[in-house]
Amino acid sequence: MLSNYIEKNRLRHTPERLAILEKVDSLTRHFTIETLLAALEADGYHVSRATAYNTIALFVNAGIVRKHQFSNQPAQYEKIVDTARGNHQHLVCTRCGKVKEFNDSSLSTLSTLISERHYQGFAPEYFAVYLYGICSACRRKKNI
Amino acid sequence: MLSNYIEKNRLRHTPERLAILEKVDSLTRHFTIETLLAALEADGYHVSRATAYNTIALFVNAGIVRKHQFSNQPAQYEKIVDTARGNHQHLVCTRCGKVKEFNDSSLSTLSTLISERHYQGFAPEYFAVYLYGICSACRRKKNI
DNA sequence: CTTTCTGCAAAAGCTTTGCACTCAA
DNA sequence: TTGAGTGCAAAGCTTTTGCAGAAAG
Repeated sequence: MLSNYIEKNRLRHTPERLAILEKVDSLTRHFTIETLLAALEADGYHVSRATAYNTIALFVNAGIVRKHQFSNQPAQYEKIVDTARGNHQHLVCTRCGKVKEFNDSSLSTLSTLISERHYQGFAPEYFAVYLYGICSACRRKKNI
Repeated sequence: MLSNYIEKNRLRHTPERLAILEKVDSLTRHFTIETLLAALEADGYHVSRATAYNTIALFVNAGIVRKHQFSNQPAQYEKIVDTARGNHQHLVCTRCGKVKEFNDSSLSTLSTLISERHYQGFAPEYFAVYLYGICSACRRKKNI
């Protein structure tokens, strides 16, 4: 919850933070700072790039949003829906860069298991699984 | 193998490609373009940035090197040691950004299994597992 | 000889930063 | 009132690109 986080860290409630929170919440797919700004702009609500970056970073720290970065594309974000921070499985298209979530129960049970182990003094916090390949759309297009 | 790839694609054997190949092969840890260039420079061998980027991209396509990108740090690379392209498990420190390989057999067997499935028309090629947390060094330093 | 590769420097693209102004508390 | 937050533009960094010259085949 954002309010919790804001109060715990003695930050401020601002209209920008609220507007961005609502917009993020309404987005069902992955988004970038650019698409987020465009979506806000489409609502006639202007937010500066700096604020967008700041706010999304804040959301990432608050556990509201997750950040992905593939190759050197712009960072992609998604709101976190599942309760646990882990349990986070993605299909990444190596051709067009699109990211989709998927869930394979055998993976999610294993991931919780693994997270509890320690490797060479490494203290795991969360777990990410990426399955790279060609998405259905790109497969239809055959060779780009 | 590089020679195979070069001949198959009608590319050229150049001293730069050979030098970079040897250097990559000698590096046991993950590296960036910058550390790679520095390492070559330390040997008194100068390669331009453009060539380094080109060559490493070529190596990635040839399956010699794997690329990682976390947050917006510079891309990290590693030579591929295991035969299969998948089976690729990493510990990523959320504090210092360091990446370490690890292997958990239960994971590797599962990953091969998963890679054979299809999800929503998505054709998996390889599999990556990232375990995020705090590395032992950062844990010793406590709070940065 | 032809065509690919290299090197340099400039350009591009995403993200961060500096600074003055605004506004939440 | 005061310090955190915002906006703008400039700066920063990694990576890519354009082009001329070098050299592999």
